[in-house]
Parts: sequence; structure tokens; C-alpha cells
Amino acid sequence: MHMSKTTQTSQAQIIKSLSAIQSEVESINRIALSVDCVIFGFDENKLKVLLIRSDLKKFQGKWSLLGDLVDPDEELDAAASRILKQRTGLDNVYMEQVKTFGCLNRHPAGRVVTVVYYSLINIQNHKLKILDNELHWHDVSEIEDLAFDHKQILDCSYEQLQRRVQEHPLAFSLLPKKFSLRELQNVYEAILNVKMDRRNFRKKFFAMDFLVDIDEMEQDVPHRPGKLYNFNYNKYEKKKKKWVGIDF
Amino acid sequence: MHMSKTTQTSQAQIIKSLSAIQSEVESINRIALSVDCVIFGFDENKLKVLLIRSDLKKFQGKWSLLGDLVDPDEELDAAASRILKQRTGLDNVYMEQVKTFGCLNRHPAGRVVTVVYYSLINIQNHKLKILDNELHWHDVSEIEDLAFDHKQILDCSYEQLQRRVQEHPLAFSLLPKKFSLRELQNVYEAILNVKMDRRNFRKKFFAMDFLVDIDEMEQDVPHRPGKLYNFNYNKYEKKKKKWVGIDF
DNA sequence: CATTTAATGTGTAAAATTAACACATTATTG
DNA sequence: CAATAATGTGTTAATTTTACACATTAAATG
Repeated sequence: MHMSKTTQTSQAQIIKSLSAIQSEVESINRIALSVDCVIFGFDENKLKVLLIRSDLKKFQGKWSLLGDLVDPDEELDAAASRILKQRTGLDNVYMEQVKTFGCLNRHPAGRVVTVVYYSLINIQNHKLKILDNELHWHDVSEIEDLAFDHKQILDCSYEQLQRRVQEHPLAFSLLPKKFSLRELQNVYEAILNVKMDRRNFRKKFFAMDFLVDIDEMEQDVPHRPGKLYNFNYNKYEKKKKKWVGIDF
Repeated sequence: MHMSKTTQTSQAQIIKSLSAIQSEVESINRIALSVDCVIFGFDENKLKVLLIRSDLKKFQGKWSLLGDLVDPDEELDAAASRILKQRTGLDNVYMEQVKTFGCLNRHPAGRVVTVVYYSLINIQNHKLKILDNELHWHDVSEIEDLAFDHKQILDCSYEQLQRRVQEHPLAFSLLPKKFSLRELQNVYEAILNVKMDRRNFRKKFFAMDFLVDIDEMEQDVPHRPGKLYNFNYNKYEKKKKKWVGIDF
């Protein structure tokens, strides 16, 4: 086989380039990054989480959180919003980053670091939209194990929700715009897993005056109907202040 | 220039390979991942943070947090520990993940997502070890801006520390093993940026009985010396319980 | 239409926690 | 030995949290 000197040089350069590319690819130290969403809802007086049937053989039959790889030119929050939008059709939902999980063996396909968000949505709003029968609402209290490390992720997210809901008015995000005080109390009781005193609960919420009496009553309840309220976020914004103390 | 058919084929194959590599590199969807450490210390009655002079031209003269890329086969916590160990020589230090920052433009060299940890260390222990004069302890309250998005990261970490220190006995990590109640109170006052009543503070800490009177006194203070105490973590573990309530 | 049912709506008193406050004591310094 | 600059200690008022019971209302039932 004949080959000119020029060509040889050219090939040598290509090989050199290839090896440069290879070493660069190795040196970039990049890692697959995903976002997982813990989507909480509230229905039948229970805290729920939206899960999807795992598509991996290894986890056949198990449920998992909703997640996807982050695109290299996509913001993390945007990835979380995208996943939520794709699965539920919902926009403008309360979301918060929880934690990043990066165990080496957490994903069978190799190293995948995942940034976890939880979100709170009003189940009524999109009950009809969940047509995909691979998706299902589960009682948080009844989940035993999940695919990947998703049980651990769920536990961590649930604990964060429990802490946050005691310090910020998040519970409203799980309810329709109009709600009764009983429904609000049910949300707190479900999330915190405690029974509360109705009178003290009402007193507390009326004292912080961001519940707006809209002069409507519950409909279609088999007993005396309760008044309905809205949550006024502006009033909360004005009132909120930091408390400082030691409590452990 | 002469080139044989064989050679042409060969080059075509190489080009094909190159393009395959390129598309594979694009498809792996990987992202550079770093860990940044917000290292808090306490000295001169002030909360401090350990910073390093930025080595990037863009941020010349600015200070930045200590961080490094995560190795593809390295745990996130391990990366944080490694960074701390490399810079301070310390092991077994209190550390907690704060949040992950992933803004597209946060790093001039391209997309780098960073997982942030804060840690609490006792400055006395390693004052001598900070020989690297690119490293320096800064008053947290006096930091105006930092390289990258590190000011934002610091603010977020500081807020998390303020929340955590009110609910968990972290402050002890910033003090030597033996400390006086005044020093302990100074830590809380510095972190929370408030003045506290000495008698109520003492009452509170004696009530939770995990302070151990070691029957020693402060030395070399220009006034009446205070008693020294140890913190007994075991007693804390036994007592801790979740408080449930609504407070916002 | 009267009765039953299953909730809503409301106030007060006790208990626990937090906040406010002052003076004698002690080692060091000059 | 006087002056200094801190430590160490208890009580009371104010606030917050908890515990607790009965009349009211609309719907459902017979």
C-alpha cells in the first residue's frame, strides 16, 4: 500500500487529535445529573405522593419518583418544572429543593447524581389529567419501598416538608383556593401526623389574619356546612418576621 | 497531493469515528460537578468563614469558597471531607449539605453545578495549620462580595446555620472541648446576631442537662474566671424529641 | 315534619414557657 | 488595697400553649 508522506503526517495528526480528544473527554470529569420530583398531594384526608412504575428490569414492579436527566444547558429549577409540567400539566407550582443524592451505586446504569425537589399540588385541579396509568397517587404513610434510593429520598423530603410546614404557610398549596378550616386542619394533621385541638387551631389561624372570609359555605356535605376561606399571601408577607431562640 | 483509495477510506473511517465520538460525547449529557465548602469558625467573638483568594483572572483580587470538582467515583460527602482535609488538615468535622447551585452562568469556564456543604470547626485547633497565605478567616458580617456566586452561597449557608443552630446543639462544634458558658453564649449571639439575657441563657442550658461541669476554671482571663464545661452528646441523644406546632 | 346525625362554631381557666430585671462575688490589675 | 470587669444566682410579670364542653346548624332519615 502506497501512502504519501503528507498523508502519513495527516493521519498521525488525526491520531494525535483523537488521543487528545480522548484524554480531554476523560479529564472533563463530568457526571450524569438528574432531577427527581417528590410531588405531594392531599386527598381523602391523607398526604399522597405521585409515583410512576419503574421502567427498569432491575426494579420491575416497583414504583419510583418522577425524574429525568438535566440538560447541560438547563437550569436545575427549570428541569424540576419541566418534569412536573410533563407529568401533571401543571405550571406555577410551589417547589423547593430538598437535597442532592450522589451515592455511587444508587443507579444501576452508573453514576447519576440527583437533585431532589418536592412540590405541593392541589390534587383536585388535575385529577382528570392523570391519564397515564403508569402514574398513581400513593398514601405517603403506606409506602414501604421504592426503586433506586427513592424511599430514602421520599423520607428525607417528607421530613423537610414537616419542618417547613410548621414555619411557613405551605399547606394552602395542597388545597383548593376556597377551603374550610376543617380541611386546613386535616392537612396539618395529615402532614404532621398528630391530632390538634379544633378551637386552638382556629384561634391560631384567625390571630394571624391572612385567612379571608369569602362569605361562602361548603356545599354537598352531609352535615352543617363550614365557612369557606381564601389565603391572602400579601398579608402573610407583611407580617412575617424571624423568631430567634433556642429550642432543642 | 496524491492519496491512495485505501488511505481515503481509512480517513473516511476516522472522520466517521470522530463524529461518532462527538455525538457520543454530546449524548452523555454529563455535567461538571463540584463541591464547595463553607467553613465556619468562631474567634474574637465573631463568626468567621475560611476563604481563599480566587485564582481566576476574571475574579482577580476576590475571595472565594473552598471547592473542587467531584471525581466520578467519589461520594459527595467524601469530596467535601477531602476538600476540608486538604485545606485545614481536619478530619471528623461536623458537616451538612446545604443546597445545590446550578445557574448556567455561575462559572466562567462553562456549566458547573456545585453541591454546597457547610462545616463547623474549632479555630484554635488549627490556627497553626493555616500556613497557606492564600487562605484567610473573614468576619461573616463584613463580607461584601465574593467570586462566582459565592456570596449568594454564603448567605444561603449562613441562613441555614442560623436555623439549625436553634434546633440542634451545633454550637459546641465551634468551641474547644472545654468552654465557659460565656463563650457558649457568645457563639449564639454571634451566629444569631442578637443579645441574650445571661441568666435566662444559663437557665435554659442547665435545664437540658447535657453540660458537664468538669470542675475547672478559665485561665488567664483578666477578671473573675468562669467555670468550664464539656458537652455530653449522649445525653442530648436521649432527650431529643420532635416538637410539633405551627409558628409563622 | 319531627327526629336524628354529624359536623361547625365559640370562651375561659390552668399550665408552661419566656422575658425582664439587680446585686453580691471573685480573681486580676494597677 | 482600691478599682475593674467579669461571673453567678432567683423571682415576678407577661405571654403562649394547652385543655376542655355545649349550643348551633344543615342534611338525612323515617
